[in-house]
Amino acid sequence: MNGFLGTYSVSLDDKGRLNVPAKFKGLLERDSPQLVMCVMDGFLIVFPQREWAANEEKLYHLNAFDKSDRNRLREFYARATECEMKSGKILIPAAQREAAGLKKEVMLVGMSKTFELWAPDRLEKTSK
Amino acid sequence: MNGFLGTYSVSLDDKGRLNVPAKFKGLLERDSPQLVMCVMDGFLIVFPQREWAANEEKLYHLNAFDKSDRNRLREFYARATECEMKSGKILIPAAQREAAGLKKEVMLVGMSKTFELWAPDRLEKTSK
DNA sequence: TAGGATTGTGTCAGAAAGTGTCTTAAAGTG
DNA sequence: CACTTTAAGACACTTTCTGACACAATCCTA
Repeated sequence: MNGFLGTYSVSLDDKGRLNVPAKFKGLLERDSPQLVMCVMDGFLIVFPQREWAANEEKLYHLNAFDKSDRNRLREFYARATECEMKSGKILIPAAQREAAGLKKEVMLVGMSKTFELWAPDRLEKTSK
Repeated sequence: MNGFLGTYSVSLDDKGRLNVPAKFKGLLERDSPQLVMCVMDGFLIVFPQREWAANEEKLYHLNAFDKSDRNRLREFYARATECEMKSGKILIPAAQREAAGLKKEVMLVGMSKTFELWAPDRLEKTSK
């Protein structure tokens, strides 16, 4: 498969889990069900583990004892959370749901190496 | 696992202990429950023992007879304290709680190799 | 140094959050 | 149109978090 492509609408269950669409499921099963979910402004990015690690490497030059470097690191790490596809589902932690304004219906947007999670109304606005 | 990621809100019990979130607990159990906690400006950094040792090495090159080097070392060591995760909890000594302005609610912020402890109001200010 | 106060530690019960699985409905396929 | 796959919802079960309590260790004072 070519990476995550397309837009899907799925609904969260009562505990805030989403059913991964079959097309994405294949990719995650083959590679790894391990994910990192990261809050961006108004939506969530989901990185497969491997992809996250690649991005993280870009931060290695920053000095954890330097105040402004540390602030940048914090911005990056504080917004992230590990999760995993279990039984074909992904639990979106309450804080993340909150940050992205997710209610019942969630839009899943493929972005090749990663995919995004949007509240339908917010996604609509970006395309205008 | 990817290291400490994400932001968690936990509450201190009446003795000033915090319950380590399950995601962090795994990491500390695998590695070691031994920690070093260090006061930075307005918040606390928690180093797993191994990570502390690695950082300490970086300070070896400083000259023990040089006045300003010595001041930097003192600053670093004087504000550190050893502690440990016991029964899944970490006791934050009164002096440290004081220094970071911690009351009931504490924000735990993952920083990959280490994590930070913040009073909620102070953390909010840094992200602005 | 005995007693009392303070601080630190282990454990447990109840509530909340997270997880596995099944049924039914809907959508896709040849 | 018959069959297969996929998504939604429901439910039971498990894990995690909180607050509370009992007890241990330490420190302080008389």
